[in-house]
Amino acid sequence: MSASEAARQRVEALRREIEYHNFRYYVLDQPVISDAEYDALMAELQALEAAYPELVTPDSPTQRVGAPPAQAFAAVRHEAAMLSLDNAFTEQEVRDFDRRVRDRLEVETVEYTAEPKLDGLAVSLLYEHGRLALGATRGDGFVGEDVTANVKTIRAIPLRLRGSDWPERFEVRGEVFMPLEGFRKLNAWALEHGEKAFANPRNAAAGSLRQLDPGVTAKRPLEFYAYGVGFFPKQRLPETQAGLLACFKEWGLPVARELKVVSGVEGCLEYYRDLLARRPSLPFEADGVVYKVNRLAWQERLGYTARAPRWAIAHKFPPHEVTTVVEAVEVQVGRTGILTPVAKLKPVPVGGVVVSSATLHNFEEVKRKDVRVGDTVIVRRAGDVIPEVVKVIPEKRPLAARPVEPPTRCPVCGAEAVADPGGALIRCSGGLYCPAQLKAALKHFASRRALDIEGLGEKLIDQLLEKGLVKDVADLYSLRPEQLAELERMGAKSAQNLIQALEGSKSTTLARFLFALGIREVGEVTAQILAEHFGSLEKLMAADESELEQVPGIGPVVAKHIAAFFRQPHNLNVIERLRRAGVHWQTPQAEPRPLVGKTFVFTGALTAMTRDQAKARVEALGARVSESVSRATDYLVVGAAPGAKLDKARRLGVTIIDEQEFLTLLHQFEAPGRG
DNA sequence: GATCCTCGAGTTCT
DNA sequence: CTCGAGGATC
Repeated sequence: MSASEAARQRVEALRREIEYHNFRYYVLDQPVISDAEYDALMAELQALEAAYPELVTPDSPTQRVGAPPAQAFAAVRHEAAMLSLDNAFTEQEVRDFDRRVRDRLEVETVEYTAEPKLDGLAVSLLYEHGRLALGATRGDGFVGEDVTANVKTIRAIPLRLRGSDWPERFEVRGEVFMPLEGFRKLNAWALEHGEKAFANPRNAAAGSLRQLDPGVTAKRPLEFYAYGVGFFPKQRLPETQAGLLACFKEWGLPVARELKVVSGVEGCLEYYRDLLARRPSLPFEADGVVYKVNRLAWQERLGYTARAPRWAIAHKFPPHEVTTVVEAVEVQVGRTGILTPVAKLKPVPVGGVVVSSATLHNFEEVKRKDVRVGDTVIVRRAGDVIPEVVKVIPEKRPLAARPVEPPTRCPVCGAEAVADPGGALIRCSGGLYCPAQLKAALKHFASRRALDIEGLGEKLIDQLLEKGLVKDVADLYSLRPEQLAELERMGAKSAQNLIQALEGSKSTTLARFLFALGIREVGEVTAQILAEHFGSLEKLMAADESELEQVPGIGPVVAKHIAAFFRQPHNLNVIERLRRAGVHWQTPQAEPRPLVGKTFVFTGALTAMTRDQAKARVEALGARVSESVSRATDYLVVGAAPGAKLDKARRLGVTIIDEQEFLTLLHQFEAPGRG
């Protein structure tokens, strides 16, 4: 046997092995080797092909990234039109669909396949003699674009099929999509490299597949699943849709893992509810469920309307992104006087809750997005929680829509509104004379992270201010039960509880007290630093600007705000009265602080305690807790379902510990001297 | 002077 | 979560 014959055999064996592992990974979801081992196989194949170029074939796994960039994609006419599906938005619409199917077929119950509808890009793949010959986008359903070079880079798509019982020529229809993990990583990478992030996985998948340079597509975490056929020799079709998909799997084409055969419309709806409940934990973005009549002969009898098959329907999930109308733009006044524009929206359900307002952050942002009253806008819940105006739909702008002008006066107290040095923010200059600022200051003072006065909420603060019972934070401690009894929804018991909570709040820490005062630019972290550095309120109050600037983390701006705060007679008066009312704290005593200088970051959910508790415990040992991972981070503590911080930590080589190791570490340092 | 980290502040709905 | 900007660092 010649050397090149041995090489030829080895090359073929390597290709089969790589294809087998793709099959295990993408089709069976049961990989049997590590990524590193897979990479080693690829490396060996590449080396051999480099040494024996005559052995390279177009369907070798090394040839996934091929052809130089074209100028544009060629048009491809689909042999069978790629129709879209009809949509159902309610259970009733699904029942109607089932009724139409049963009426036409004249049967009692129909079996359906049910599978998630992923938010990606529909493609058609033509296989000839078991080899991928053409990949095309859906386009308008009749003519798409030739994206063969790009789909070849997707490892989930086999370049040659397994086995041999496939038709000589047939067309697979399926969806190219980007799993959420890959999407997040791609966006994190884009942001780090100063590039624009994709708005959602769908856009990312579409943008990646439509790259002129397949080399770019190859780097994108795209996947694929098959859900149907275009051209297919009729005599070779199995009896059912599920049977067809089973064949696909055998041939090495991935199908949806969640695919299920269900009985009747009730089976469909049960499947839908189950998947909807699991939606937040799915590894991909699903926009609904697709039901198809399982029996292919019945599909044929049902046929097509002009637009869509009669034997399938897409049952949509409530959308995360939705359009609505801006009815007004209100201006809110924050604790520090910052004027924040808030869009009042025509109430609309977004991802399960009804949203009626969304922050616009600041007036620069309003200008940038050009949001006007009367505009139709796209709204989504950022991080699936906080509503956000994504953008205006300019085509739907009514002629009467008027631009939003930044206010020149505070809408609450009428004081002059002045631009912050940075320019983006506008502030009310009324200070604590502005009722809105005073109210926010009281709320802040009572908040959990400040003096933690339980039961003193917004409604109560409103009443206290209205009745003139409270004019500043110190007045809170002069409240008497009989005064409280006059208020609405305030019985003897509630009044007693509030007095109790006020009493309890008097025992605090210097850091909390400083934070509660609401000094500009002094948040929780800075308050902690000041408390540690100065040790007592007296020393801090005696410090001048230059002394303050010596403290790490305090610069000229913050120093100025602190010094100015303690020069205000009003503030000195409030502090004096608070202390006389009995607000006090322990002088922090020197405890063993074994973790001084260490920085911790948490990601994911902990089980044994909340993140706040974990934070308090490591801080008690002298460590610092930060929100984001950087080179300065010493430990990343990883809980369940970690976020992007984990990737960053890996990249930076930060020590990563799990919850168990974290607990061990705590015990190790906490145990001695404390029992 | 530019760049990278952090921090502060404000935010929705149940 | 998001934006803006203060502080540290080179």
